Amino acid sequence: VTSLLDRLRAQGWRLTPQRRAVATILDGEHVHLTAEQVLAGARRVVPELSQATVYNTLNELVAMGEVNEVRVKGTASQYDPNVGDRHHHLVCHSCGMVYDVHPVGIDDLALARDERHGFSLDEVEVTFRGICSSCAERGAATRA
Amino acid sequence: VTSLLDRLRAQGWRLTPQRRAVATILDGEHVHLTAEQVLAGARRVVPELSQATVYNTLNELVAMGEVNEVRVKGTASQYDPNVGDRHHHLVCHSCGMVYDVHPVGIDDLALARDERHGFSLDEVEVTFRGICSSCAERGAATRA
DNA sequence: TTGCTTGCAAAGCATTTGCAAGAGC
DNA sequence: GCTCTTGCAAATGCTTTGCAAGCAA
Repeated sequence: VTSLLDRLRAQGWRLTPQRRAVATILDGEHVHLTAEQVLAGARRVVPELSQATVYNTLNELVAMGEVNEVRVKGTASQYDPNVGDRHHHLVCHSCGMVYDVHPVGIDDLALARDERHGFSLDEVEVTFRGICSSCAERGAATRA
Repeated sequence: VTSLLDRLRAQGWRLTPQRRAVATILDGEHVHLTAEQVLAGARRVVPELSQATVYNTLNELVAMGEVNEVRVKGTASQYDPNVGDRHHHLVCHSCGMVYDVHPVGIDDLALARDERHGFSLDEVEVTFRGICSSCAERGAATRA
């Protein structure tokens, strides 16, 4: 159960106050934050932090496989540091809220040889969609 | 095996030359087109067609459930008219190419009650990711 | 007729980029 | 010291929107 910062250090990631602030914000459990939220949070520690740096940093973390980027139609990307615990997502298509889930039967999910189109596969991602209870209560027929 | 146009007519969808052109372009099999490609194609029939109309029309078709919107990071949305045949996607994360696939074991995929977070579910979407053979050949380590 | 559709151009938004100044190691 | 990182602001690219004119039913 090493912290995100430890793992980054171990990879020889160049550490700066800005990067530390971003990594610290993300290193919670089951958090999904937008770049904007990360910026706001990290600025509490490093006020001069720029959004460009936040985007750069987030993209690096994603490329390193330390953070997942969750894209939901009509909203900004959400960043999800809960890697390691292989999980999938449940998305409300009214408000865009995302939960982490662990579907049953996922280990038996596969692609027949003749459907692989010559790909070398490396990831399967499952997304459940529906309406969350809050949106359902306020009679959400809203699509956007 | 009704055509897309027939289904739209059946729903009392107001038909215009622009909409007909868009629907016709999409009504192939296993096609995935970007808004730009739809615009280009439909303009061969209706040259004065505007991109705003294409977006409006595509969004309507998506809302009606006649077309799927496939969002791939770093690229424009792709529109997929192959609804009816419940399928899922295989995406090359180097070039963004999307194939339709029918995973094995998908019918047994489920979310335990305690992971539903009070949602009323209505969709499961599976996305396989990997590198396609063309990208692999030209030594694609490229992420973008 | 009558309200839905269209085209145009401008706006919107999230994200990226160029470049010079500023740190980490 | 050398290179990577940052901030700023402008640019980018996709998508949406406001509004007046046009058209389907």
